[in-house]
Amino acid sequence: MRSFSTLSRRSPITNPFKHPPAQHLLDEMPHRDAHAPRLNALLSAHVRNNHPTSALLLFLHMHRHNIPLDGFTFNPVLSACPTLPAAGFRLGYQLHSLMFKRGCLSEPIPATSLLNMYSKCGFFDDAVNVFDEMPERDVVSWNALLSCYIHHGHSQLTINAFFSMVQTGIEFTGFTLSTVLTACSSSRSLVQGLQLHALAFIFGYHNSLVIATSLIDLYSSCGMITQAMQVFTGLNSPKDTAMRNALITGLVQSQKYDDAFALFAQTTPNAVAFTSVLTACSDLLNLEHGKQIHCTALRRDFTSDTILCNVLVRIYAKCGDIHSAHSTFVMIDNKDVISWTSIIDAYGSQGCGLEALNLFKEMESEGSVLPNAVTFISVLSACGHSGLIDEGIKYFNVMKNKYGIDPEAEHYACLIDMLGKGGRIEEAWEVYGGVVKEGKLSSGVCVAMLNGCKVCMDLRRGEIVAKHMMELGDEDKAGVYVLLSNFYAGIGRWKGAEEVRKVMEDRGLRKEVGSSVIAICW
DNA sequence: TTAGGGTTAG
Repeated sequence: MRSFSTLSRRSPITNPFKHPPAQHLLDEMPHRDAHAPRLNALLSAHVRNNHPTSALLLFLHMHRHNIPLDGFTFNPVLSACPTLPAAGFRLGYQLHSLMFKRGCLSEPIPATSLLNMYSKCGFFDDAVNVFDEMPERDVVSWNALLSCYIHHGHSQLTINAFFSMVQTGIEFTGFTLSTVLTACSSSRSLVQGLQLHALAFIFGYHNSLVIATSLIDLYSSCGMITQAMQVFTGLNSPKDTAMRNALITGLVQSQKYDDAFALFAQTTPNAVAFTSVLTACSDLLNLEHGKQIHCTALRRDFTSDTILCNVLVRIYAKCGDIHSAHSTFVMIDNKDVISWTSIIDAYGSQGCGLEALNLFKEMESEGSVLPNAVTFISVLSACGHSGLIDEGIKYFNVMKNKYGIDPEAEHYACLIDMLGKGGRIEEAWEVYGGVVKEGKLSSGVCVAMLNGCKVCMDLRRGEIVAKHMMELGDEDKAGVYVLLSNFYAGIGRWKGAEEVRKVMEDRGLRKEVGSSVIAICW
C-alpha cells in the first residue's frame, strides 16, 4: 500500500493551495496543533466550496505535521473521496486504516461517513462491513445503510433493512421513509409502499415535499397515475421542481402525453423536465416536436446535459435521422456508457454494422467508459442485422473474456439469431443446448432458435423448441401459438399451421392487434 | 461533522 507521502508526490495535483485565503490562514498559524479545530473547519470549507483536491492536500499536510486527526478531520475528507478520481480506492482504504488507528470507528458519525464513502466509491461489501462492525449506530447510520443498498440496486434489501431497523427500536425519520419509498418504487413493491404511505400519514410526513415526490414516483411506477396525481394535487404547500418533474415523468410513463406536455408548459423547466418530455417525443416517434424541444433546450443552454443529449440521440436514431443522431452524439462533452450504447445501437439497427463496430472500437480506444451488458446487446444485435456472424462470435467472447460480463438470455438470443439467420443451425443448436443446460432459457432465446429452424427448414428441432416455449409459461400464450403457426407455415407444413390456429381458436386465444403511431404536424 | 425526492440505453 502506498504511503500518504508517496501519494502526494506522485499525484497529478500540482497546485496544493490554489485558494490564497486558505494558505494564508495556514501560514498565519504559529501553533498548529492547538488549532486543529480551525483546520478542520477549513477542510470542511474546501469541500463545501467544491475544492476536494485542496481538502485532500490540506489533510495530507495535517497528517504529515502530526496535527491531531479526529472525526471532524475525517468526515470532510471522506465526503470528498468520491469526487477525487485521481485518488482511487487506495485513499479510501488508507483513511480507513488511519481511522482505525485513531479510534474514530467507535463513533457513529465518522463511521457513517466511512460507510458512505465506500458506498459512493462503489465498494458495496466494504460499506456493509463498516455498518456491521459499528459498535454504536444512530438513525443516520441506518439511513446511510439504506441509501447504500438502494444505490447498489438492492431494493429488497433496503426494504428488509427498514423492517430490521424498526425492530431494533430505532425511530425512523423522513429521510428513512423517502429512501425506502424509492426502494419500493424501484422494485414495484406496491403493498409495502402503501404501508409506508400509511406510516407517513400517521407520523405527519405526508406533507413533506420529498416524501410526496417519492409517493408520486411509487404510484407512477406501479401504474397508478390517478393516485400519483392525487398526491400532487392533495399537497397544500407550493410544489417544487422535483415534484413537478416526478409527475411529468409519471404521466409520460402512463402514456398521458398531452397531460405531461401541459404540465411541462406550466413550469419553468429544468434539464430533467426537458429529458422527460423528450422521452415522450421518443415514445411517440415525434421528430418534429423533438426538434422543437431540442431548439428550446439549446436556447436554455441545457445541451451540456449528458442524459438529455442521450435521449436526443435516441429520438433522431429511432426516427431514422442517423446524421443528426451522430452530430448530437459528437457534441456530448461527457459521454457515458448510455451515450455510446445509444449511438452503437443507432447504427446497428439501421443495418450499418461496420460503423457500429467502429464506434465500439472508438469507445474502447477512448478508454474513459467501459462497455456493459447492454452495450454488448447493441453490438451483437448490430452484427446480427448486418450478417457479421464471425465478428459477432468474436465480440461475444470479448464480452466474456475481456470484460468479464456473464452472458444473459438476451446475449444468447442475439448469438442464436445471427447464427440461425446465417444458416449455421448446428452452431446455433449447440449454443441453444448450452442455454438450456444453464437454465437461462427465455422466450427471446426460443424465438431466435425457432426462427433459425424456420430458415433451415428443421422441423424436428423446431418442434423441440416449440415444446420448450410452451413449458416456459409465457404470459403471451397467443404470441407463442402465432410464432409456432408461422414456423409451420414457413417450412411448408400448412396442416400443422392450421392445427395450431385451431387450438388457438378453441382456447379462445387472440393475438393482441398491433398498432402504429404517426405524428401529424401542422 | 454523517443520511433522503425528479431524467437516459436492451
